[in-house]
Amino acid sequence: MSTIKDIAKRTGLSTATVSRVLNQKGKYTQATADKIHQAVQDLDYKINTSARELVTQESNVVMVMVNHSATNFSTQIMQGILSVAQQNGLTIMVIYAGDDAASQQAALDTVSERPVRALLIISVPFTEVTLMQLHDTHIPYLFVSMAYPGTEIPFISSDDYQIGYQATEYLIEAGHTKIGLAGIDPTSYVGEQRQAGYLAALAEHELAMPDELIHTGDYSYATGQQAMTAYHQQADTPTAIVGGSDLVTVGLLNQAQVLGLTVPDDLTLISIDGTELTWMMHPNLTSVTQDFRAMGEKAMQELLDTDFHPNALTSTFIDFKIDARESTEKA
Amino acid sequence: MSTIKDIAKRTGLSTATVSRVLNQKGKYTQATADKIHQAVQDLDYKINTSARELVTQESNVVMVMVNHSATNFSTQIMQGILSVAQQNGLTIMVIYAGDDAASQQAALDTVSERPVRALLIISVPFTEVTLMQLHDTHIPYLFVSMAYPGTEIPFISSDDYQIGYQATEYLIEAGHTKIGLAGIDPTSYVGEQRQAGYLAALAEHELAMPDELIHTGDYSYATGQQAMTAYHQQADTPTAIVGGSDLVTVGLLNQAQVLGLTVPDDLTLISIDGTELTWMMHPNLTSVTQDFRAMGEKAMQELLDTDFHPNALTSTFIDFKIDARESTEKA
DNA sequence: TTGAAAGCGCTAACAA
DNA sequence: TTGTTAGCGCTTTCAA
Repeated sequence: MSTIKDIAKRTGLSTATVSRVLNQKGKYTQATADKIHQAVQDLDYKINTSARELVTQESNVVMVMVNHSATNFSTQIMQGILSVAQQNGLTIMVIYAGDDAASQQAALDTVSERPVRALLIISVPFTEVTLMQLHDTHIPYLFVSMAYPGTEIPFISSDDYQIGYQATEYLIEAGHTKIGLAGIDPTSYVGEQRQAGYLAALAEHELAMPDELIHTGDYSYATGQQAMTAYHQQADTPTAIVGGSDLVTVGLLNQAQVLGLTVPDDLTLISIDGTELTWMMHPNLTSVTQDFRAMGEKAMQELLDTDFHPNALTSTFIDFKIDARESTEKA
Repeated sequence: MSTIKDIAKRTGLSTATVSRVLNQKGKYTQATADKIHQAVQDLDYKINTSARELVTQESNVVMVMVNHSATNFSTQIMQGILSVAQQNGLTIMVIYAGDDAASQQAALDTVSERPVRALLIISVPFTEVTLMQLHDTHIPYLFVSMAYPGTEIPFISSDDYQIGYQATEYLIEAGHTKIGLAGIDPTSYVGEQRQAGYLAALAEHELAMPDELIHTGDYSYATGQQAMTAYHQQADTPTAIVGGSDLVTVGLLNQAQVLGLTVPDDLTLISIDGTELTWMMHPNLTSVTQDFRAMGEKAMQELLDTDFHPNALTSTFIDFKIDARESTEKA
């Protein structure tokens, strides 16, 4: 591996000048620049990032912390992040963490061992303790696809309250009065918000909200199936259900069919997420569609726009839309 | 940020001793170790990775190059990679590349700028030129989920020839004689292999193989739909089709239903991949199921087992299995 | 516009 | 068992 010294030697210049030209800093003539670039070609010179990071104490690395149980939508978020990062010469490092403090701390330690530019956190539910530790690293960070309401912690996410609210509102406007909510985890931020939105919509229309209209879960397919079975067995069966995720809604749909129910004739379904699943199913699933890629892009762009100044970071809700499909069509 | 010097000062020891203890190299007493660990705690010392990498010229970073158009299965491969990496104290960096030489070269340049331990390449079709450049970096590399048959290039992947062969064989054994193959890209390694396996199975049973039994594509849902429409319009319609991916097969299935065909009564379908899609559809799709997570795990494990020695790297086919589901059930 | 030289934090001979 | 010291490749004053 050739170094800056080799370039200096070959061109008869000093390492300082080589460094200046390579970083386009300070003054130099076009002639020297040309000579240096030529030598770089000839020697196939590659910068030693470790050395540069050591002296400058900074890097072009953005770390992304992803939840262990990454789902298909985090892929989309990652794609958004990576495309903007790549366009701006930033390198992405990925590190996994779970819901527990220990794994989050371990991840934070790894992050602290390098001069990372910023940290993007996708769906990792930091606890109060790890949140403090995160703060203490002094690394600019941004939560993606989740948020800490009532705090100053910056995030890029959908407005999950509005998602819950509008999904429910959509069903109410279609004439439903007994509306279920299935598969969300009410202890997670996202679930809590969606549920709050759902309840607000019901309250606004003075609709009854018996406990049994809500069957919580973990956003999984199995959760959807179980919820459907439970709804079917209970006295007061809803005529429409908000599925907490696409997987949940597919679980609801399939289990409904097992139970002999037809969608949308016997049961109306609206899903939250709007991944490709929604239009591959029969019937197609109406969904509150989130723009996950935009979330990733916006997150990176926000870092870039604020030049990685932590205090300048602004929280943003990414727009979602409702895609009407067959699962809510009037019979 | 405290450094090794601060630790030395605080403990009254030298930086060399601190380094030894921290890296568990050389000799030292338990007492000094304790003192040092205490100081590390007190000062919240974090190693400066850049400095270490600069002097050792090596790191614990494994780079993963992923195709731009990452699909859901690369998520599973990544999960496998990350879990093994994390268990062994390795950090993963991700970089995207496409099918073109330019993007691959750019990615390789980025890789060359750090002392990475190894490079894992998921579904990025290197050209002859970029393959040479890859070789010239002298970084240990391993292709995942693809291969270069007839070369020494190491890979971890399914045996796509066998996948094509056995999927077809499965349909032949079920009594089919007119079997289609849809949605694969025959110019890709994976597609070429699957097609070769498919053709071999047909040939072995002396079945006719008119061109119109094969409708190529790009493994996408749309490709499946288009293929189905084409099959339906032609004189010699197959009674069974091998879908080149889960998405293709779902496209085939949905389009078949649009065309008034019932699966499996009018048409038998077998899918390649076996992601969750296969059991969420109605009817469930029989599939040749690949173990993508195992692929990722094995790839990392192989690097570990060979201690990152490029020449010791061995290629492995990961087992796949056939999951019989409704789409191939006898009527 | 260019060069000399110091130093980033760490590791690894070599010496004690 | 521990310390001294040189140096990894780069950037950045300061001086020329």
